[in-house]
Amino acid sequence: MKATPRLVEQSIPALRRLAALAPLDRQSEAALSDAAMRMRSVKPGQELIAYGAAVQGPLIILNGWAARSRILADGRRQIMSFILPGDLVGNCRQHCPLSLSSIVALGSVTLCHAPPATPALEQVYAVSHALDEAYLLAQIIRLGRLSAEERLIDLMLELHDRLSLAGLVYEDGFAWPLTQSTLADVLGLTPVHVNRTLQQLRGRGDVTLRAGRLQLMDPHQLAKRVGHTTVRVTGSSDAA
Amino acid sequence: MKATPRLVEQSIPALRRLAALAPLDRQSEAALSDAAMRMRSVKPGQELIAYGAAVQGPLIILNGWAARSRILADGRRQIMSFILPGDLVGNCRQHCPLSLSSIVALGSVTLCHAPPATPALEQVYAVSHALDEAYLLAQIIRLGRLSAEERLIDLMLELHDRLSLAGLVYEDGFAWPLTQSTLADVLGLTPVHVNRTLQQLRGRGDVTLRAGRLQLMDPHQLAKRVGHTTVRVTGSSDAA
DNA sequence: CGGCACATTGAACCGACTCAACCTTCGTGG
DNA sequence: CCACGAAGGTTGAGTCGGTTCAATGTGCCG
Repeated sequence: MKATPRLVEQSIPALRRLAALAPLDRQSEAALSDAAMRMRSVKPGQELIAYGAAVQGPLIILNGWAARSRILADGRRQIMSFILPGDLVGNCRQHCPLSLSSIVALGSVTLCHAPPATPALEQVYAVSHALDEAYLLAQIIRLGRLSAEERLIDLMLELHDRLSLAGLVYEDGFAWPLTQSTLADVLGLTPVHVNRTLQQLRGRGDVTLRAGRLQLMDPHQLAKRVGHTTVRVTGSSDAA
Repeated sequence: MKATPRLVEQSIPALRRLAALAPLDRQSEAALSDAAMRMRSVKPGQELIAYGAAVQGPLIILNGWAARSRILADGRRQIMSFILPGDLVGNCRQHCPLSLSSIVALGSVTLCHAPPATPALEQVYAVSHALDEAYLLAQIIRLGRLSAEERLIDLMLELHDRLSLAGLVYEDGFAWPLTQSTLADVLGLTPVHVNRTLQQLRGRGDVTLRAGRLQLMDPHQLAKRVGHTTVRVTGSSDAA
């Protein structure tokens, strides 16, 4: 897939993901690791971007998870998508003046400004953006047509796939910093029902969830069960 | 809003919408009406773009409605969004090789290729794309956190707002080519329940639905009831 | 040790679904 | 001009997935 893996890409998950989206020349790579040097930290629960706020420029998440969400007048909350290491936020085609949703850190998050686009980075940003859109579509399917159990499995599989890009999956298991209540807000369910659904999956041996780590027992079989299709990034982007 | 409305924009709803997204110079306008000349027709139910098909280039819908949808293995269908006159399809930042969803004509649809981007058109395409994304987010909220009645009202208001841009709304009423079953597929409900919900709205005098035309009795009051916020396009794009 | 955030459990309830029938409209062909 | 069929709309009764409310448990951190 990549002819000459370099040190930075190996060691920093976020950069590893970006490098996986499109081949990077040395210059772009340098720009990225340079940007990563000037990183900023954000505490759990803090907003990276407020709803309706002006968007500065694209940011790269280096570490930690964030959620893109909107809160209704009566307090109901819906998370549209998760933002993982190596993901970009505020990655609009042109100056997208106002944020359509608030981005909140789910744990400690470190991030940096995305360096100005070189031709290679332009490609990376475009692919990343295309993937974002694919994930939004997948989210719509989940909420519109899947049952609670299917939603949960499908989401787990998506996270598995996405974290793989950054090299954050080991033996089909990965960090799981999600609260059941957070999970409820993505899946359009109540925390109570997420709890029960989760128990079913564990009870049936589909997954193991312990010590902040999720382990999928048989991703391939689960994918078949819920009709999940992995979003491809080969050459460029593609469908879920 | 627009200093010098010209004939084409006045007469063709699709062009009217595009002109409303960003100011058009004479050259871009000419390119658009020229492209509109070479239009193509598509019959009801036919696919404009098949799922997974290669995307040629951006298209402009001149007339009629289409739906961007995905069908699951077991036949369940979810419509992610409607595509209305003046909307673009396949409007990716770069070559987005494969379609993430199939686009199917809901009635007779006429469309044309989007002309190569002039600076002004570049702006139009970008704003249109930003709006598309805003509508996807709105759709996620609907499916994730709104009740059946709220979903229906919110969708009606969105369509009202979007069709307004093209000048297709008259006295808060507009064409309504949607089948209850189609409606069910957008809203993540069953046709039966859409029927009952629709009856509630009519019975309560919130809307009138007759002869393929929907009339909102008090959009402002309805918007307040479901917490609907109109997506703004002032200057550029913005949030719902 | 106390408190807080998160997870778990039970029981009652309800919004939306299922299944199945029937009705209306409309276009088409005999 | 009517008979027919197809597509969409309407209705009722029973069921179920997911919610609600409220209590209890558990682990962690100061």
